[in-house]
Amino acid sequence: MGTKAAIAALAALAQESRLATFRLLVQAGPAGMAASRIAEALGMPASSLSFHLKELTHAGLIVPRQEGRFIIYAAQFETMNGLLAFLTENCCGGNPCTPACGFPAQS
Amino acid sequence: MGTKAAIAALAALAQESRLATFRLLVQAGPAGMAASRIAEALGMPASSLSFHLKELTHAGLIVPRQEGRFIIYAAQFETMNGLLAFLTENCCGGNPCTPACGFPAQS
DNA sequence: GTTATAATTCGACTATCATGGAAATGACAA
DNA sequence: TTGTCATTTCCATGATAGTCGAATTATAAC
Repeated sequence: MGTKAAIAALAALAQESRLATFRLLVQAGPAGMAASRIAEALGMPASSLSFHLKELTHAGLIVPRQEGRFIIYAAQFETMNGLLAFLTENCCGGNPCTPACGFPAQS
Repeated sequence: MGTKAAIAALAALAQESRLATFRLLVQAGPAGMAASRIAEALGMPASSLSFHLKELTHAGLIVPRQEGRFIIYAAQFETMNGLLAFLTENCCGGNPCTPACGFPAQS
């Protein structure tokens, strides 16, 4: 993951409605949820949700698939893992970390 | 970490200058860097950097300490780890994940 | 076709953020 | 206390983001 993609992902998550949406989809797992069910669960207008779903999709954090006349959104776990790796990259200049750091070892 | 804190941290990181600053400090490790050195390394005006340092500090991602007439900023690794944990919380509703998820087990 | 429902786009509005020069504050040395 | 350098605050500006009702497009059932 590059800087641009990381910023897109972070910006997508840095918003109350979108973070709630994403976390809902993380909990839903690969099965995902239809847009209407997400709107219902979070109590937000369809148009607002649609706006946020687009942002999350554009950032690669979720993926839509058509199923009948529903569109099901599911979390894209690879992107999330890429982001986590990016944020902890090159911790402490590559030197052995003090316990204060404690990031997991890099791949 | 709660939702509010997570959003503050994500918003702080979702900006080119701040992300660059934070990553620089992650690489610098606990030793940290003076504001002037960061400004020099990233080639940005002191006033702009100061604005961004305040945001990162307010989000708890970095911590300042005075050293002579310098102010040294260092990454706050616990906050970062808290954020990572928050984002992967309750993955797949707590059920055993498919390989597609692959988040580390929760503490 | 016609109708009902799912979802997105449009439009207008408000609010917040990023930028950087100039001035103010803080810390130390002489 | 005077001067210098590090850092922050203040201010004006332009740009971007979030909200939600109304209109539009898409999909499927009848």
